[in-house]
Formats: sequence, structure tokens, C-alpha cells
Amino acid sequence: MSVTAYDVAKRAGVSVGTVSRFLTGHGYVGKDSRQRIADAITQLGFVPSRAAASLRTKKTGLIGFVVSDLRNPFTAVLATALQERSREHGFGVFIAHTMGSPDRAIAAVDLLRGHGVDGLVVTPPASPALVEQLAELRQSGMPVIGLGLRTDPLSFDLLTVDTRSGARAATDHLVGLGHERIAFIGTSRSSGRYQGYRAALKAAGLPLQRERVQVGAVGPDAGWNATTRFAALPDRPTAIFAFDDATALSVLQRAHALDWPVPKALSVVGFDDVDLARRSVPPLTTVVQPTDELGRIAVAEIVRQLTDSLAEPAVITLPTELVVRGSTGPAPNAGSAAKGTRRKS
Amino acid sequence: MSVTAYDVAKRAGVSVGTVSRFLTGHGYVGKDSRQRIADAITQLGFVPSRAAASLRTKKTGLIGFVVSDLRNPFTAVLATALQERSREHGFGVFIAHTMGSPDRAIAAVDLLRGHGVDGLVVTPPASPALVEQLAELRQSGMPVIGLGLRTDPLSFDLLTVDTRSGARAATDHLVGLGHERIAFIGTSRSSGRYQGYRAALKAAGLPLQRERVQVGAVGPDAGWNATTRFAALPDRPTAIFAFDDATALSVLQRAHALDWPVPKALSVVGFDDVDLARRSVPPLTTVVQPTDELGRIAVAEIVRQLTDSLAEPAVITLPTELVVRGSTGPAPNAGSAAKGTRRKS
DNA sequence: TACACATGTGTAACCGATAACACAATGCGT
DNA sequence: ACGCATTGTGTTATCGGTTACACATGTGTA
Repeated sequence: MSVTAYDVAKRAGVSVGTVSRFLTGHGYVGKDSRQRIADAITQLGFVPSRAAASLRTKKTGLIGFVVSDLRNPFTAVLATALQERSREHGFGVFIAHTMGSPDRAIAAVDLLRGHGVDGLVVTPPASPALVEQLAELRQSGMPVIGLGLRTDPLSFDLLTVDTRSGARAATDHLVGLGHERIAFIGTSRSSGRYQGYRAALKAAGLPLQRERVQVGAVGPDAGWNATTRFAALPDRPTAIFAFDDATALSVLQRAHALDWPVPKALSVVGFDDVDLARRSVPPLTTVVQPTDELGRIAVAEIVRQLTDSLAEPAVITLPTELVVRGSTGPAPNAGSAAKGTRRKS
Repeated sequence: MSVTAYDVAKRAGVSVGTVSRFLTGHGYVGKDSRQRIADAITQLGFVPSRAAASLRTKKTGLIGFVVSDLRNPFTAVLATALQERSREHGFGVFIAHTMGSPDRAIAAVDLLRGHGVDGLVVTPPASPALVEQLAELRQSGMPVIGLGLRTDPLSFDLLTVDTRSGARAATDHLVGLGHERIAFIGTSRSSGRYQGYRAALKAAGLPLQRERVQVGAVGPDAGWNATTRFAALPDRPTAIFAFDDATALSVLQRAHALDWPVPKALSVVGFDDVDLARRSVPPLTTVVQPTDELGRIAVAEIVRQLTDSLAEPAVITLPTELVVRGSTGPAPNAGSAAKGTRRKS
């Protein structure tokens, strides 16, 4: 660990400058020197100190990833994709998670900043304070990309999927199956998912019932609890559109525990298309996010901004796609004119 | 990014030395100066450069985590726990994943080493070359902890759960329910899980049938395929003990798709107790790994080795616990003396 | 009074790779 | 022959926080 470029230089009979040029590839190095330096490096087991290089160049080869919870399968897939792509560009990924807390998110960004990450990829949720901090960073020249993190004055780049049209397609699908009481579980009424859901209901001439909308928490617990609540309604919904697959999968499980058969009496749609969705019981109808593509573009954008000069913040929107599987089916009373709530069992 | 300790010093009316002492906590700093420095830091938004500090102190505040695949839920939970605990000690976590490839693992360690991580936490699988590399690192003074990574001459610290007794308990549980044809899905015959499985069968006087043992791959695909294979056997097993929950959950799903009712005709046991296991359909009987504890101890060990001098490599084994849920039940023919393979449907 | 000792602070060398700079030595076109 | 670009190399200031060192104060004890 104490082998420095000077040691290598001495061994190879050249100067540090030449060693540095060899390492960075900047400037000329003679064929002869090149060989001798390479030999010296392997003989001494030299590993250049990134700390020293970073101090001088202000580049660490690190991309920071601010994420709420790695235990969400979608996040995990995203982190994996990000890491794979970063690797191809010679970058490492430094993950800092926030557990959904805004304060923690700010601390996470500071941690990453202290370590001198070359760029930041940030996922929701975000507080105004966090957005402001990120905007400042971005203005000071650091590439910042929000992943599905929309800010009103667009203060940094936004990479997102078209959640609105994805949600619209999902809800349209349910409407097409004859469902009239379609519930929603999501984060907030300002989300693209909610807007897509609402637009689909409106287009179908269906009422938007407050008690069928559960906003606030998402995730396994939220899915479980919301399903319990929905089941207790006098007019049970016949379909549930959930914020993400993690939530939708727990809806499936809760429904099963309540003897609420899917898809016979209840249709469920998720969002993300994580690995488990393909193989849940029953397989989950969901909206596919192009995860690999998201990771690929995020890294490519960071690299591009690192070399090119910083342009105006831009929005990149990727399309989503509905995959119909076994968790959705015709509405219980489809075909009958009756709107009654007759149920078996 | 261009705010340095000198700027803070000037603003606070002190010298850099005092600012540094404030930051590190080494040496005396007067109450008055302390306050002024703290104010200056917040006013300027100063974030000390780790690169500069690292260069001098040779400590980066980074712990490297070499991991196969973050998409495995257990791994994700582990990574989260590791990160939470690291945070408490002021460390960041640098994750490098290997996708199960030994070559990639070596590259990952080199990447981590180049970034100057203060310690390494490594998970399986490992090749002999990787083990050798880790042993050298550890000998050169870097804390290295294998998480469930047993090496024959113990060349670095090993933190593990007692997989053998966990597997034993799981298999004993199945035996106790009257199962006689118990299948196994795992990585290798030398694993603790296999040994526990074998020991339990032996203790119960049950034969160890080659066709009921599937070693090699694990994970969702492997679970799915193995279940398909087991279902086609002339003597279908009545129980399956799977390597981990990710595998076991896909066994559940495959069984469901095959109309092989769980737990009526097939009992399934997993290993890990990930979040989803609690809520699968049916809820999964599994062996609990003390994940938080693993993360906590791993970080604590690294920190300890960083301050204390390096001791001999040690083994820390944590206990496991069987949680019985709905995926296991009495063997189909339990109570009847007949060993026949009569099955319904 | 004196002397040890705790408390508080400024100064400057230092960590190790980088890159600007100066300076060779060569080849090539005119 | 001369100018000029190309290739190749050594020297050295630099990045920014840390820490050894020198040097001030105050406080308690012999």
C-alpha cells in the first residue's frame, strides 16, 4: 500500500511525470519507457492512490446513487443496472439510502459530496430542501439526474418513464374488462399515476370515489392495509391499481388471506414488472418499466455532462408498456346490467 | 465544492489547524472558536474533502461490500443493514457486485482497493484465486470479513450463521410432520445446509435419494426448474427444502402453477426469512437469519480491527431459528402405515 | 516564587498523483 | 540550411485536510 508512483519511477528509471503520463494516457510515453513502467508496476504491485489523484483532478470515478430503500425489488434492479453500466464506463457506484426521510436524504447527499462523487442519481421522495440543494449542486457544475423526480421549475435533469400513460393504460385495461369500481393505491394525487388513473375513469364516465383512493404510503405494509380497508367497504372494489409491484404483490397476498379470489372477484394491476411479478400467484398484470434502459441512460447522461459542458436541464421520458397476466380478469358482474353488489361467499 | 478549510478558518477568524482539530476532534479547541467555526461551516456550506483527508490519513471512511447480486432480497436486506450500521460509525458503503462470476469478483476487489476502502465484506461465491487475494489483503493489514464464506485454512475472519443446524431443524420439522420423501435444492454437497439435511435424514432412518437432491444453481429460475423436475419423478417428494427464500418462493409459485397444492400435498421450507416470506401464498416456513445482527457485527468487526491490531482470523457463528408458517403441513399419508405413493388428483 | 501541567492556537511540512512548463531530440517540408 | 511540428522526458507547484511542533496562556501545587 505504500508503493507510490515515485517508487515505480525509480524502478523503471524514469521520472514521476512519465509514470503519471503512462497512468493517465495523457501525453507521450516512449515505447521503451512504457514497457519498463508496466514491468515495474506489476513487480511492485503498485495500485495508484485514487485519493491523491482525486485531490488533484477533482474526479473520483464515483457516481452517487441516492435511494430510498434498497429492499424494494425495483430499486434493487435499478441499482444493479446502474452499477453494470457504470462499470462499463469505468465508474463505481456509491449508494446512500435515505429510508424515505428527507433529512436523511440531505445527509446522504452531503456524504456523497464529501466523497467527491462525479455525479448524482437521485430517486424520490424529495423534499423542497433537497431539491434546492440538488439545484445548487447542479449549478455548481455537478451532473445531477432525478430518476422519476419531477421538480416544478426544472432545476436538474429528469429521467422518467411516462407513468401517466402507463397508469392510463392499466386503468383502461381494467375498464375494458368491465370493471366499474376500481381502487387506487399511490403516493399522492399529484403523481402521474393518479392522473392517468383519473383520466381513464373520466374517459369511461366512471365516478371518482374518494374511499377507493388510498394515497400516502406505498409498499408491502401499505398494500396490505389498503386491501383490508377496501375489503371492508360496502361497495367492494372489483379491481385495484397499485403504485408498484411491491405494493401490488402484498395486495395479492392480503386478498388471498381474505378469501377474496384473484382474478375471479378482484383484479390487481401493479407497476414496475419486477422479477417476482412474473411468477406471483397468480402472475401479476403490471406496467413494465424499462429498467435497464433507465440505468443505461442515467449513466450515459452523467458521462456526457461530465465531458460536454453543462446544458440546460432536460427531460427524458421513456415509454411504458402494459403486460397482461393472470391477476386481471373480467369484472364479476360483467355482462349483467345490474350494478348491484351481490357477492358469493 | 471550492469551499476549503482555509475559507472556513478565515471566516471564523482562526487558523486551518484549529478548523482541522474541530473537524477531527483531535486536540483542543476553545469553546469560542468552536462556535465560530460551526457557524462558518454552515454559512459557507463547507463539506470537507475526503480525498484530501484520505491522502494524509490513509483512511477513506469506506467499507467495500463484494456481493453477487443485489437483486436477491436477502442480499438487499443485508446491504441495507450493513449500510445503516456503517452510517452509525461514520462509514459509507461501496458495493461492487460480481454477478456470481469469480473473475468479476477479483475485478471488484481491485476496484474497491483502488478506491482505498478501509475494510472489505465479502459474500459467496468465491474462487480459490479470490480467497488467495483476500488472504494477501488481510495480511497486508486490511480488515476482511467473509460473510458465510468458509475457507479451509481460515485466512480471514468468517462471520456466518449456523446453516447446518438451521437446515437440520428445518428437515427435522418436516420429518416430524411425517414426510419421508424430502427433496433438497442447494449449491453444493459440501454446504452446511446439505450436511444438516443429510444428518436429519440419517437420524430419521430415511434414505438419501440422489434424484431428490438438486445441487448447483439456486435462485428463482433454479427453484422453478427443480420443482418441475421433482414433480415429474415417479415418487414425487412430499416436501422440499430450498437453499434460500428466493428459491423457495419460486418453488411455491411453480407448485401452484402445477396444481400441486401447498401444504396439502407439498410442504416447502426456505432459508433467510426475507420480508416476502411472511406474506407469500401460503406464508413460508423458513429458517430465520439474524440479518441485522450480521450487518451489525460485520461493521463492528471491521471497526474493531481498524483500531485494535489485527488478531488471528476468527469465526463468529450466529444461531438460526426455524419459523413455522403455512407452507408446511402433515405429510399426505401421515398416520397411515402404508408407504405407498397413492395420491389424489 | 517557581515549576509542572492542562488548555488553546498558529505555522508549515506532508500525503501522492497530476499537469503545466521547460527543454531536448528528431523528422519533414521548403 | 532553416523553421516548425511531433515526440519524449524531467522538474515542480498544486490539490486540501492533517498533524507534529512551537508557543502562548492560565491554574494548581510544592
